[in-house]
Amino acid sequence: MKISEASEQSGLRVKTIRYYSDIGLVAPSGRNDAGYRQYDKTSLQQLIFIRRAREFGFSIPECRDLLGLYSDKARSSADVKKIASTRLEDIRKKQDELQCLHDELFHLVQNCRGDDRPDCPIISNLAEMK
Amino acid sequence: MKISEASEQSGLRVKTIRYYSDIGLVAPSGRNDAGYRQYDKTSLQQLIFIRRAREFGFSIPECRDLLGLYSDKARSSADVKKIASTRLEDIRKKQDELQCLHDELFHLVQNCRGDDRPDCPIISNLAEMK
DNA sequence: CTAGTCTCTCCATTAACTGGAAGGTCAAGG
DNA sequence: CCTTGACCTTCCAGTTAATGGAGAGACTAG
Repeated sequence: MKISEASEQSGLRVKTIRYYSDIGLVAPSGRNDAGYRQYDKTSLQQLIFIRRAREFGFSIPECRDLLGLYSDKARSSADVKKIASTRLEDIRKKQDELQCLHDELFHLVQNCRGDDRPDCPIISNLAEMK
Repeated sequence: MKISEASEQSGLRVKTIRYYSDIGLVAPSGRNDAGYRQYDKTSLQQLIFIRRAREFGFSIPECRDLLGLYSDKARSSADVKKIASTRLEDIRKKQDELQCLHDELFHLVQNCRGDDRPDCPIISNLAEMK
């Protein structure tokens, strides 16, 4: 199939697929006479795999690793679990940070009258040294 | 004060302060004879303000807006509240996404034996079309 | 006077694409 | 046969918010 169909099937944009091809992440299965990229079942699977992994927040280098593991029939599940667990930790940390942020900002918004007067705890707070 | 002291006082790196100066976000109060950037109390306050706002996840354009509101003695607290509320909504959305991600990935990690065998639900799941 | 630490500007690089220009290819319609 | 439009190609530039480094000027201590 051509790139536009691979795009539809994978849920990735044409530009993105070309980009992945450029950086050597997912190579097309071949090229036709006109030089058009061709994608077969395997390369399409890889594209889908990458899209999903990216949605999970795995970086491109991590995706590269995972794709290697994905293709490697001899790898242990422990190898994969290790990468995924690290990513899970990242998510938990990010969640905590976001929660702090949310609480603090929510507090500020709550305490701001939001009227015509200039007094505003949000501004005052941001200006504080912390 | 010179840029390195402004850096210490504000918690921003020297490079970052120069960058803010370049993009016209926070201009130094002046330059000395040697062309060194000088920061006074007001410009330092602005740097601190920006650092805090950035930590809250406000983008540079948003920081620019907020800084305008910060300096504008005539602005209403409603203007500020509006920007902050939008940001709060962004945070909530991000939290939800992160929660979904966490649950899904946690489930996968839980179900992976993490042993020497190649069978791995994480890999299988990533390879699935969704 | 010199060594070391600032500081300056300018340029390149980062992540992961995205947009656009200029040009080649292909199928359908007139 | 020709044209129109939808694809496809490569290459170059831009995005965000800095960061790193080169090369050169300024300042301070010994």
